[in-house]
Amino acid sequence: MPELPEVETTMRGILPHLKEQIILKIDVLDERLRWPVSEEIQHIRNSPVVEITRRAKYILIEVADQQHIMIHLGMSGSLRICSADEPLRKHDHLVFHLSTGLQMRYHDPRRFGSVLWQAADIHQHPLLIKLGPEPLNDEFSIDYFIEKTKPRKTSIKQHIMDSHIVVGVGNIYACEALFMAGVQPTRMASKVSKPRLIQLRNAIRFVLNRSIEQGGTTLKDFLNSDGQPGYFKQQLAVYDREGQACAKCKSTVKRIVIGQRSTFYCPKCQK
DNA sequence: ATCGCCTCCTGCGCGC
DNA sequence: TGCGCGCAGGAGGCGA
Repeated sequence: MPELPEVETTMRGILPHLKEQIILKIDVLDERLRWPVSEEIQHIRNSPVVEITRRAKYILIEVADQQHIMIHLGMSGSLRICSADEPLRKHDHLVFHLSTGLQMRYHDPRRFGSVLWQAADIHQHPLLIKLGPEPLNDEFSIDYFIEKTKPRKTSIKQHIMDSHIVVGVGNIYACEALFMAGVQPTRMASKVSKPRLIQLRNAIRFVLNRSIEQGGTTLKDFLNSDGQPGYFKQQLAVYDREGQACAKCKSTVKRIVIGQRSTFYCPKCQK
């Protein structure tokens, strides 16, 4: 389940294989992703890759003439660099043929992800234009976070997972950041005290940074672009630890549902 | 404007 | 051992 650190890790993994190389051709083996893969994607055939960046959980591949490919990994997507003679796997939906002779394969069993083509002005794309700041940028400042949180009546957990407020905080990292900041996930956003909000904003950055440093989590089947797992899972303090002892106070980690999502927290440490 | 619910899809783990 | 069921989850979209 790619969250922001997995997407960042994937982006860094494919970067050296793609940058300044030419995408010779693209095989679309199954166009049925979240949005159907458009024929327009063939516009980038024989184009050199200029740059690869990330916005929220979208990987943005810029090719010649400011064209872009936007890739979202959804729930179960991954990108893998491999040699051309490696057999295709079930759920390999797109194959990008590179001028190095290697291939980049988009694999996504649940097909919640997307591969989109955009001519220019990538940041004007409807999927990107309304997004809040990147959590690791200065724009996600303490003052910004406090201002945005003040009027919100939703739970603090749903608030920090709202991409209009800040992007890239998925279910796992929301749980972990709330635990680290000592904030109960069900608490109404507007009622979280200023010092707690400051701690929470810093905790979001801390857990994301730490996970990126370690190459993403390895829940379920995440593998980075070299096929190696990440090493974050052993550091999860509350996520998927229902019934286990809290690492801080030894009381029992609870599981509840907020907005259809499993939510794990320590009732004693998080108020 | 804001909030909360529904939806897409497949693999996995559970109970029997 | 096999079957069937329910759950998991990112995030857009929509109705209230």
